[in-house]
Amino acid sequence: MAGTGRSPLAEDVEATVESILSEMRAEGGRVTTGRRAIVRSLVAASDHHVTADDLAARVQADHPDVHRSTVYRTLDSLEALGVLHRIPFGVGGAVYHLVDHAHHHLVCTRCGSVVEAPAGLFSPIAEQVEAETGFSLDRAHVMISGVCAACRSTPR
Amino acid sequence: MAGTGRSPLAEDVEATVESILSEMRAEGGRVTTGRRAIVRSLVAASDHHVTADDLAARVQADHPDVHRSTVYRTLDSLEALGVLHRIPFGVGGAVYHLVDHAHHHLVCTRCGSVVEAPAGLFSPIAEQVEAETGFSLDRAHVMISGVCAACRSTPR
DNA sequence: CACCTTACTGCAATAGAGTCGCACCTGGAA
DNA sequence: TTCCAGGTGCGACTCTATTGCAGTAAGGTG
Repeated sequence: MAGTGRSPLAEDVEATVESILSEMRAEGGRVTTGRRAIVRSLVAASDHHVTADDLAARVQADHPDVHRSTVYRTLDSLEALGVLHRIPFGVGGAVYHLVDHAHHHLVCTRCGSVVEAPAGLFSPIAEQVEAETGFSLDRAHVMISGVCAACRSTPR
Repeated sequence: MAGTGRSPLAEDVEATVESILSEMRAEGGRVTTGRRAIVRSLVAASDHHVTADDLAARVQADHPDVHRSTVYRTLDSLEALGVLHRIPFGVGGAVYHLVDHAHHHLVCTRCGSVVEAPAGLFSPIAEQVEAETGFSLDRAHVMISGVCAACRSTPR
């Protein structure tokens, strides 16, 4: 659609974007140019994690007038809507990804990279933890720290 | 000693403090009044988690001339020494605790509180994850997000 | 005990992530 | 077309944490 050559899945992307926007509208939200651009960038980047800053940069490449705070606010809305997950951790701010791409997050404490682990891995333990501590693990949103393969092979 | 009435374990606290300070000295570090105060506060608070800010406030109650940056730098040194764990997460900055009090951390994504889970809980899974992804979980330093019991009983 | 090296400290400026108030704009229903 | 509530841009601000620099003092040596 009049766009620059995006990935071959451009049509799928647009379909997903519109579906998310419909959800927003259904909840009484409004669909604006900025929101559409933000959601599109999010969907286009669904194969990896993005930071708010990263996302703002992508959006502003096409829409320079979309403000940083708008990105944060839209991200908040999407999270409240339940279609987006925010993974907060200390190094370089939070990263985001759509929930339809659910998995666990292994966050490297050395380089800050996020490795994905198969969802469902922690289900048995989740029950045990919940019984013992009352703490309910979000099974689609587990974040665990450790050291990634790359950093392990590095002396320090 | 000569101090305000601390907990009944004051002697144990002092012993632990001196032991940690000895380690610092053994590594070529120096023991200063500020560092001693910081380590003491850390040991005294070993039954729960403290933030850097929290710790700075405690230290400054007795030693007003100990600067915030000194707290951060000392915390860094202790972490490098391997006697302190830093648990970074998005809400309200990182929290710290001594390694001899090892356990897993369940971080509530709503209120930011940190609940402890028994260490060793994730050992079986750690092996599986390591085999599949090459990611090595730090078994004494696992941080998992979810919703705590208190927040679960809250409507929103 | 005096001396000397250098680790540590206080201070202040700075950086980065995220939030907020406010006035203006606009989506979309009537 | 009109209207109004939700969304936006802007900028100032908060909060956590880091850093450069000059001065201070720990603690080993003679």
